Amino acid sequence: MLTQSEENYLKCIYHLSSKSNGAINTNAIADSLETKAASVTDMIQKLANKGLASYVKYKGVNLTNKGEKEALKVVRKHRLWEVFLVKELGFNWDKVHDIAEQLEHIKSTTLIDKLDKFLAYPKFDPHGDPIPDANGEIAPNPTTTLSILKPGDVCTVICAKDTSSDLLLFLDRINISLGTQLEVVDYLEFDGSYSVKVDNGNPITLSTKVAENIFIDKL
Amino acid sequence: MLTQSEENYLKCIYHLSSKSNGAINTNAIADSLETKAASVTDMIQKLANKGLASYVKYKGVNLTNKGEKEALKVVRKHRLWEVFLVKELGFNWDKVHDIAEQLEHIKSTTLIDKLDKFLAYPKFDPHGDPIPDANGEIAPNPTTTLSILKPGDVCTVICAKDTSSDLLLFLDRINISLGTQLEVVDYLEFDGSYSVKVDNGNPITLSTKVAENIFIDKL
DNA sequence: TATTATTTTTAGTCTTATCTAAATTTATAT
DNA sequence: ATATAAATTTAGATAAGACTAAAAATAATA
Repeated sequence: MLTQSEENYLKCIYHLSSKSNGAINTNAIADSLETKAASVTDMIQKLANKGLASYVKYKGVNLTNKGEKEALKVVRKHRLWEVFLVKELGFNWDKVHDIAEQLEHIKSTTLIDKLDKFLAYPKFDPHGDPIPDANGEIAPNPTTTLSILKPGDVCTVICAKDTSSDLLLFLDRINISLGTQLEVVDYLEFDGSYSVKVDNGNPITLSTKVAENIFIDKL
Repeated sequence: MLTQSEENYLKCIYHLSSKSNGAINTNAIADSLETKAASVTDMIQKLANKGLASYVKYKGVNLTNKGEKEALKVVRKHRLWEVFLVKELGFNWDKVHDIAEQLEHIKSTTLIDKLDKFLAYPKFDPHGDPIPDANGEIAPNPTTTLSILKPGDVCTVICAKDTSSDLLLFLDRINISLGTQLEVVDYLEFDGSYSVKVDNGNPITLSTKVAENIFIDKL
């Protein structure tokens, strides 16, 4: 059984690994977890002893298959809880991270699988990051944006392209969030703007730039 | 900010206090938490120093108002999560305790208040124990049982009188659980049995004894 | 290449929450 | 009332996870 701290380190190394290639160095982990390099050294040695990481002194650390599997379980839990918090409890996209950081450590495979089912097996979290399934499989990143749709097309929103932008705030204001259904009513050649019904409400206008930054699932 | 361990001690002392009067002794807490008396002494001294408990050496411990307030917050969280697990995720009554033991320590007042709202402010958990509201107020224990109803009366199920019995298993089998709607169709003088529609389905028969052990809210 | 700067690791300390064993207090029984 | 039993507390130890300061290894630079 992994401790909360071990899980946090595994998740951190997993995230850093997916951003760069090669071994992850001590300081990067320390920065990311807001801890000190000495603490990191201690922990990665522990993880290596447990067969969760491969570690070469002074060279850095990588997850083993076993370690990556555990990291993915934590990521899965984190993102499913985020979906729950946003879609079911009505939290905003930008307010759920800290709570999900806690919920991701609840121990119960049954719980998380039932939660997954309850949420109808979402593929992406409210920030647009993919949710590993029960086997650790991750859906490919979404590629389809609102801007490819034609009048009459209907879709659901997966996420925004740029997670940390004003766009999220704008979308919040016009009530567009994860899972929102959109219908393209009209496309105006003149300025490239889209007329879109949000959840079958009155049509609103979205610019090309906005449309190009909303990932969608075409229905 | 309380640690997980402090919260567990507070909750334990709260529960023991509600079962007996006078100060709670060290061994009772140790038994309940499956720890050793020496550990309990350490912790209750710590709680006393924080103003959460009043403690007299060799005499036992009681919660202060402040301590009871904190304990009630934990109890509230525990029981709300139990409702969520049973009503929303489809867990059985008897399988939720261990998971709720973990969830009760998630730190976020907003979260728990949103969860409360999401669950439509339940007054009792799946075991029939009352859920403190956001101010720590507890509803009085239910007193009305199914056996006082007349044909035509409709009610919802609050809980079973005897929590740790075969009755729960029986009720599970006939799909009666927290919040289930019942309608009394007929009462048979001959053997005191009730004919009852469960969620507007086909009528089934319940004995007097069963009817006397189901707490209900009359509608 | 030699020297300095940076990174990483080691060694030793601290805190929290445990534990065991011993000492002390309270309760029980002759 | 006094000896014995039971309960409780103290003292000291341990483990996890963090820290600081110092040592060692690697990287960068003159």
